[in-house]
Amino acid sequence: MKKTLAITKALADENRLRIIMMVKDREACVCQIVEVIGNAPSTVSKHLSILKAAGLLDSYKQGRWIYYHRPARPSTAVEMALNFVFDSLKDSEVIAQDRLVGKVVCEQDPEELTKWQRER
Amino acid sequence: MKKTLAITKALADENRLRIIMMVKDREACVCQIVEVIGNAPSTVSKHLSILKAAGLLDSYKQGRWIYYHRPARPSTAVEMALNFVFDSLKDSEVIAQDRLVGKVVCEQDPEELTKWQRER
DNA sequence: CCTATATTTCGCCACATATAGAACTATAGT
DNA sequence: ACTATAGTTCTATATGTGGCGAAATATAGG
Repeated sequence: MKKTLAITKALADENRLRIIMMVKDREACVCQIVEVIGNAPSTVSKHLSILKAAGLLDSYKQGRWIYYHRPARPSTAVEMALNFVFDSLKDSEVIAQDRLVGKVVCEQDPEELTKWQRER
Repeated sequence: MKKTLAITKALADENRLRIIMMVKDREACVCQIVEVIGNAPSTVSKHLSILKAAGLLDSYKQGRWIYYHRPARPSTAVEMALNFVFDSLKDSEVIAQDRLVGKVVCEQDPEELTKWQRER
């Protein structure tokens, strides 16, 4: 029950669903996710830790950047939950918009992106 | 996104997951669900309305009693969500306990059960 | 029509949680 | 070693949500 609830509670937030969809087909570092979601870095970081604790996301560190991505070997429960989210949101307007922004943001070097973020 | 969030928020509560599992294989009226979950009738009623609004449960009225059950024709999203819950909780200890109590409670007439509930 | 009662709705309270900003940690580059 | 900085953790706050009891609603049975 505890693991199941960790998953369902993690999914019960719009911004966390957006993050899941954002890293469905490509990894992204925190600064890129921040740019798409539009929350403060501390808020996005909290969302990411909740998603990771539930097993819905995985991450690795590369220099100063931490990349988040779909778990390589998800549990059956996580896999079913993710498939539900992917299918349920495949035609969402919000997600479509995020895809457009995400495409631009994720094609940039984190180096360039953070530089631009600081200058604002 | 709105429909998806209605589903995920509805699933993000232990007692609502218990209710979903309770009516997985048989319908139950509110007084029977109250007996198994252990909340006040008003609380259970709220849970049921949230689950029904998300499409995760359906109901019909029979006299003074209202029976809740799995939706007969769920949307794809609802079906995937329910399958995730069913699979994820199939070995849960809490759910196993509920099954035992539920078996006893649901074999009684609501008439008998409510009489007994009032006398407490 | 009146009473009893199963369920829902309303009003309220306690607790959980999403959010931002400040402080902290760890890493790269000089 | 020092500085800059990406990301996390901590602190505070505002909103959301689960819970109960009381009032309202609707139905059965006389």
